[in-house]
Amino acid sequence: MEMDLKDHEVTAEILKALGHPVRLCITKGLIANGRCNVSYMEECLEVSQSGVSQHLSKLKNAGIVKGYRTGNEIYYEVISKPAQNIIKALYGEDLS
Amino acid sequence: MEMDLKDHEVTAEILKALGHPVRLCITKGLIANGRCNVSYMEECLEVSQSGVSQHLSKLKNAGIVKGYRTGNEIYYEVISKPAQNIIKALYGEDLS
DNA sequence: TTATTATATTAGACTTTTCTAATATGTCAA
DNA sequence: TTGACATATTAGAAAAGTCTAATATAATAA
Repeated sequence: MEMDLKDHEVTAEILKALGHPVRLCITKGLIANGRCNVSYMEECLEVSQSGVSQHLSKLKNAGIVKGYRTGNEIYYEVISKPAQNIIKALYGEDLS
Repeated sequence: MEMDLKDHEVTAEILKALGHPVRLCITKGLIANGRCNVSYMEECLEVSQSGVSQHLSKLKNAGIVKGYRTGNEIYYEVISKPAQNIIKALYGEDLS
């Protein structure tokens, strides 16, 4: 049995961030498609603009995604290797 | 972007269950060592008996672990393939 | 400048999670 | 049976998460 709880805090943070249907969906979608802007996620997921934005904020805080602005929209992409590994472990390499 | 949020609920449930340092630690330890009883987890993790038991209960509800009694102690083991895949994706095959 | 579009942030109500302390259950040994 | 040990369950307080609605910011277009 592993002893040092602190070692697991960062990883648990990633898992917790992915542990919500909307955030899992966003993260999987981003890995499958490379990148995406917020309004598109909004439409696809049928979640409010504010909701999507708040979920993205959690993913950002967990170091999972990063956004960059193009014109007046912001595109997000997944930057966390552990998060990518988790998604692949769950859904396989081909994220249809 | 994936569209059906409902499809992700079960998986998100697993991720959420693993998304706590104590539960991640327990799950990783169980996969590394095969199985373990509750008092041993208690000692190693320095978490209260009640605490360990409540965390185990969440892991059980998420379908991640299962316990079986031997005498008056209960041994737990990981029974969820997705959970095993996640742990391996995070820590590799050799969980020292 | 003003208006419009895209996104973020805040506020507040509500729900869920987490922790500690106490109590309950189940098994074994004397 | 009683007592000891291992584990589970309950209760309640505090903290964190989630949702909706409203407001704020940033970029662009007219």
